[in-house]
Amino acid sequence: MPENQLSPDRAPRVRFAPSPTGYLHVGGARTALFNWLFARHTGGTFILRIEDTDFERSSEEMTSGILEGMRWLGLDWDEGPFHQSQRLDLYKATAAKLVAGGHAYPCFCTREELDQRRKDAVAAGRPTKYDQRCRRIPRQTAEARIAAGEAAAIRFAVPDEGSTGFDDAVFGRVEIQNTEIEDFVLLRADGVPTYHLSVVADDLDMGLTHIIRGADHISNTPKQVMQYRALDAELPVFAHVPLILGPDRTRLSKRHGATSVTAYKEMGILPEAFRNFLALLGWTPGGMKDGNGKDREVFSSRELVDLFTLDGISKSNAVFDNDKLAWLNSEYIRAMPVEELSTSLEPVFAEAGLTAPPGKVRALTPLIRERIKTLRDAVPAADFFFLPELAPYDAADLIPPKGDAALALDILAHARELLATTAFDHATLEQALRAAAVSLGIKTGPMFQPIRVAVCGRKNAPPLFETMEVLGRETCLKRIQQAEIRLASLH
RNA sequence: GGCGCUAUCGUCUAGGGGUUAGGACGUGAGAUUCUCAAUCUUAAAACCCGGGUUCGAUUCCCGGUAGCGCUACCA
Repeated sequence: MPENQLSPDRAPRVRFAPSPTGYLHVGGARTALFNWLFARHTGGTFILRIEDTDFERSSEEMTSGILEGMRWLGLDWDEGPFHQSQRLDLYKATAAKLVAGGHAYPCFCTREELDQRRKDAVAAGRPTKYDQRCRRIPRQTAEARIAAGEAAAIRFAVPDEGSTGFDDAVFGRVEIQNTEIEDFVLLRADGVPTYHLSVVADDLDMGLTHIIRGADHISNTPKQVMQYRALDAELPVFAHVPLILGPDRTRLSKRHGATSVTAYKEMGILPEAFRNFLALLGWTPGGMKDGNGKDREVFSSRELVDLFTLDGISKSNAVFDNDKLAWLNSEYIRAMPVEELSTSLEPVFAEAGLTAPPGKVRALTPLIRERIKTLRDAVPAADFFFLPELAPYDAADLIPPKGDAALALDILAHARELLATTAFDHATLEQALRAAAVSLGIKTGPMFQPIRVAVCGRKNAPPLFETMEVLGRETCLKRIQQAEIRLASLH
């Protein structure tokens, strides 16, 4: 057990600390989600901190994009967003403390010198670790040089012997020989902290109790543990979360297509579904069966919060499965009240340039609900409801299997006559057209195909009669007439 | 290269010293239906390899292999 173990009775405080050098990607989103779930489950505090000390690569747009992604996912934070770029004094003070305590020292080596030495080391097959030359400069000499205006970075003096480790809540004991770690830079020569310093200073200053973050940080954690010790501070609980990989098993990146949370939003993924999916990627709720011996896959946010614990987190990396996401999303779409779904669909259609009188979207929503996996799918699924003119289709599709153009023409003619007079509700339409099939002596399958193609412009479409009802008499008749003309031209 | 971590169906995973190794997504087949979808039934599909420990290892230990991560005055 580490000597500095956090008092177990402290109210949990966790954070999500993205660096605004890119959009909120799925890996970050899941880390944020786990922190959020943990905070909500324990009644703790969720803090948002923007790690923007890399001025070159950080930007305001990225920051607002990240916040937008968080809001979309419903991950509300209790404190922040804090910006590291505005907390530089804290880091300088922390570095000074470390220097005063003999745990860090100024380093006058320039970037160029270091690069050169590293190159030489590689060429000679030697380890590339920093050679600690500035560590040997007497303190007074160093102070004099600084006073004379010489620029210096601050490096941590890593102990030459022993090992440093910590007990990870997910991975268990992780330990590394101190000789494996070089004297890393805490503060750059320009006074800006590196990640290693700023995380520790902030995590300490913000009173964090649990550090839940990606497993890519596991190897660097000992560097942070050393600082906690040097600062005589209590260690938080570290919980590293396995990484999310692309289908090719490499770390998910832009190469794999959509990786930003915003992209999924635009695709028509519902935030609840995305959250559900992300939660199940690398975490399994304990002891939840659906009563049939089947594990559940669909969890409400409430359930996720209730069930979330650190020990359900798995240790191995997970491949992001778009198919499963789509399936989960379709589950959520089908569970949605029609009213609500229809409201969500309005802007999707509008964006695609599909406009319709009020009530139209509400009317067609139940017809496509089971046929779409994303909101975006609604556009190709329902475009014919909006289009004044059907997109061109193959006239041969009008002909039922084992039939000919004459049969199709016959069917359409019958249909046209019927539609001109019957009440235009789906029940009546169905009754009338079924009766027509009987009188024509053909089965309903072949009977309805020409009509469906004529009316929808395609062979696969939502249920015919409901569709016709929504389309209205006029449109249906017009489209059937057009189909007859096309058929005639086939001869 | 060095160091660290990980390893159950194609994918996400459950499980655990003796099991028909369970579920979900996806895939195949069938049923149902006006097409598609949905739904139901069903099938194929996994314990990385080698040594131990043990009466017995997929499970525990060691080694190998593979994958991933870290190895910056990036985060």
